Amino acid sequence: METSDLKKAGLKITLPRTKILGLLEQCDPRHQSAEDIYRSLIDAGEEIGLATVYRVLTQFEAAGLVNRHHFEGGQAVFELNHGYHHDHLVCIKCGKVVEFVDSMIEERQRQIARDKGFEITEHSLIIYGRCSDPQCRK
Amino acid sequence: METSDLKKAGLKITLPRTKILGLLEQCDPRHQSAEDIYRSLIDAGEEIGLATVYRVLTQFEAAGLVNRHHFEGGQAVFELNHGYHHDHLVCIKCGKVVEFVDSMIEERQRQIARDKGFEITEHSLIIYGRCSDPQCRK
DNA sequence: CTGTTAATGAGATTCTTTCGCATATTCTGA
DNA sequence: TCAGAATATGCGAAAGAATCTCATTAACAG
Repeated sequence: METSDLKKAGLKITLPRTKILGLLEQCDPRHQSAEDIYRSLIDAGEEIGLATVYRVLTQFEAAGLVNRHHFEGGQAVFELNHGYHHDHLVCIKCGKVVEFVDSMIEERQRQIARDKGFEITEHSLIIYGRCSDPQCRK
Repeated sequence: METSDLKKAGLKITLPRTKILGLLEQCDPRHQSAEDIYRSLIDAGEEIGLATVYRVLTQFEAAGLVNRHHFEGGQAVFELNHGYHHDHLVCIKCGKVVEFVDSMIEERQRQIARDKGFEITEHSLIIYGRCSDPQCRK
């Protein structure tokens, strides 16, 4: 992901946008809430407003640079768009997120939409459960 | 769905609970928000508080009488639990909701969770699109 | 460099949902 | 049937997430 992608999206290359993009790239937790990003930047001594973080993320989403997901837990999370569509497995204990793609599920979805007379625009498949960590299994 | 189900759930049979259950049963729009339910009851001349509607729906959910879904659009929607699990197709234009079940998708999900070491607790699959209504297609 | 245009930060605001508490209702068992 | 204990209710306040307003600041084209 480059700052040139911002230009392509018709967005000026500003400090807040660069910083947020940078944070999203060093994807340790690949899925972060606006609040998470805001906190990270504040803790790193940056001067930024929460409203700006929300604004920028929304613009990034509109530009297709970022995806927004509503997992359980109130806040939306954002992840850098790395090109290919995928769904999510979310651990209800530790919050770990695993991405997956399954062409059979994708195909069945198209089939179902066709059967019901729907023209798909998007979909959201989230599987919740406990991950393999022993801490999450009791 | 019977008031006796309330008893089984350890809930007293009160007027608000009966009214809300009644509204959920005459499922014209099977999926209603707490606000929708509140409005319907107020418009019908009932005396009820919005907080009560939320409280009751949350209790119904805990008792397994009702399912809560977070479709796009801010408010959660609730539907009477009619026994079998299903997923949803939602029209982004008119809001129409169609339920579906697909055993192949269900099976693939179990398989994926197994592969990734997850123990599924639940899942949410929502397909968004335009329904067959001409109004929704332009 | 400088002017125009777009972006930012701070706080106020909206919207959904939950909480706290005084009052009212249900239900148990006498 | 009725009184008392236990629960539920309604109201307003409050919390939490996201958006809006607007005066100030920063970006970039020329």
